[in-house]
Amino acid sequence: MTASVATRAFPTLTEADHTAVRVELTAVIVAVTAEEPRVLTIQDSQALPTGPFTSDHRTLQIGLRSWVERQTHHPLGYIEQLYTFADRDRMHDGAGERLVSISYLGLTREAHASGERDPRWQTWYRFLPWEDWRAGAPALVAQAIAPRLRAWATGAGDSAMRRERRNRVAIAFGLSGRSWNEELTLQRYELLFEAGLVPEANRRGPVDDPLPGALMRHDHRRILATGIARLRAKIKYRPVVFELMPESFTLLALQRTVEALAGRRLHKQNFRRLIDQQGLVEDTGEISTQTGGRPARLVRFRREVLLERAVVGTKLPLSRPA
Amino acid sequence: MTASVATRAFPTLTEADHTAVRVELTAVIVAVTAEEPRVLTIQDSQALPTGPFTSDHRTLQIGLRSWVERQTHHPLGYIEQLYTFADRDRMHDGAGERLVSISYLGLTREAHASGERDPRWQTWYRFLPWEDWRAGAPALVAQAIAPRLRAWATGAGDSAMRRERRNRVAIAFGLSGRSWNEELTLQRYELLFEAGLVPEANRRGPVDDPLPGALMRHDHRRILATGIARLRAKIKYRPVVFELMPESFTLLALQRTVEALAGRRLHKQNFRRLIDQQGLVEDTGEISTQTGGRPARLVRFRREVLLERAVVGTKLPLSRPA
DNA sequence: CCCATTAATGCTCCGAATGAGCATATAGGT
DNA sequence: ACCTATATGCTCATTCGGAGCATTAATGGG
Repeated sequence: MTASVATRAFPTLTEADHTAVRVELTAVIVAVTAEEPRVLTIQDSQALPTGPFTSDHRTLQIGLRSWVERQTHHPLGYIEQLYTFADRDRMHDGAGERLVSISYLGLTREAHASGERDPRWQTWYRFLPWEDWRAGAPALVAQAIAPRLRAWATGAGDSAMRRERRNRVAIAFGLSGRSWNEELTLQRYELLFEAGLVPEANRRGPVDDPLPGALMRHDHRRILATGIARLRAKIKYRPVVFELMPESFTLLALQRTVEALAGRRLHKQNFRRLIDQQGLVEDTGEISTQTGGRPARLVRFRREVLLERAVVGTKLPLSRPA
Repeated sequence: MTASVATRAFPTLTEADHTAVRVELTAVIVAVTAEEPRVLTIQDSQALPTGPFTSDHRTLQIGLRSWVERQTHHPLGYIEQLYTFADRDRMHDGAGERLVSISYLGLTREAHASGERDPRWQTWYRFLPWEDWRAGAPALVAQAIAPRLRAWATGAGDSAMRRERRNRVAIAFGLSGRSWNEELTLQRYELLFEAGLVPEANRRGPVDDPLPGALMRHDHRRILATGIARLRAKIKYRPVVFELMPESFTLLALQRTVEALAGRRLHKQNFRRLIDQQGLVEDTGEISTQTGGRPARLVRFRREVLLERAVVGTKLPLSRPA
């Protein structure tokens, strides 16, 4: 062994040779309205809200929270750091300065958005249409994505890589008898990127016949995919859905909200059983007749559970592929 | 509503008002040797390997990987971004410049470390001794931590806060009849920090009678706790343990490695059942007589499973509190 | 050689969690 | 009085995970 890890890999802590880089914050702010998962966008729906890293607050999280709450007058119930991107691909100019982007996921309830930068709430499936399986498998997957990804896999150099690609495609999109896994949103996006099926993949000139799905600038679709994946995983073991609900709601409304996020249907009775067992909600005593059929109880979230437990298992009773 | 989220919260994307900040990388590099989980440290075991962000590689991850591999000649099987810290508390000087630290978790096998910055492998329980429950509940928890945290909880202002603190303490440390949850490493550290039981909590002067546990500079103990928590969660659903194992090994050796990381004992038969069911290993045909009793089969990791599945459930058959 | 010790392995039991689906209850509309 | 749509209660079968008994196969001493 000629050199140690620490000697060269991590030169010197105190040396002042840190390259100056620009740091920005990018937020994936989510609400669910009318059974649709929505995300706050700016610039003609082509970008996620982004700002320079110049918070005067003690922590990033506190700063982001107070920002949003001051502006929307809605408490941002939940904030979580997503990922920090610092790839060279993210550079806008050809200069040596690099851009670091720290992304956050925030949950809130939709409020009217207006202002100079054209803020708008958009259904997130507008950007990633293949992610919505609530009405069954989208035709888009079978008709456009699957054949083109198979072609991409078959076009690989050696047979080992062909096999690997076919495997990744099958897993990510639930092909070859596998079932759809809604949590693989990021893997799916990255696969489409790698296969050159999304325009972002090619910096020079347009991609031929790109897939449906509205574009965003820079790597904001990737950041959105990261946020969706994280949220879809999180709702299964932490009671974060309630941050998206009004004070009181029916169990069906709660289920529809989860379904909107997960992009798939749930088994109603089992969903209720789970919510009951966990003691996540309590009766308000009121009843809603807005549902069309038998009136539903209105319930509210029992905030106490946040104290009572460590990791609450709000596991989803997902239906088997219909 | 007077202003939108986007208008003020995220001023202008193209404005050149990004504050210049320093960005550094901090690595939690883990190996398991002689049934002990070890972490690579520098500076007399008082810091994690840290370097400026000046990679000439395309991505942070690729850069970190090639760094470590070039130096150790061991493949870093697994690398994952942990968290980005940018709190004002992290500033070293009083100036306006802020420090952003992007932390990574890396898994490898231990190699000899030597060099100027005094690299050493250290048992991670040296820094967080209350995290090792392999020999049952550490006396430290019952004798020092529990009473002092209870006192801290009781000393809170109003009764609501007292109740909340008591709850957090009970959950994090498995008190009041609750069971120990090894994944809450970060919450435990943060609780001790908040209660002022670790010296890092107080920047002015020493804390009275700090808990046992070696210190690290800056917030490196927090970063280590973040890494441990992430790893303890990850081994349950992804086959990452194998990155820490030699080519061939016995099932008991594998179990001891998992136990070292999780800080608790597992049920042997159920552990084997799980590994079998998942098809994670295959026989090498060889046998080890080094174990003292009946000779054990030597097995190797079936790398194919990484391709075969999306999220492999390497769930741990954890024993109930003995 | 017999026996105690130490592991490796094979199996069984049980209870909790989960996926599915039947049956009944209660509204509004025709 | 039906029909439709939703709410809600319950049962059933399967799977999974926690525990523990029993057996097998090596080593080291008497």
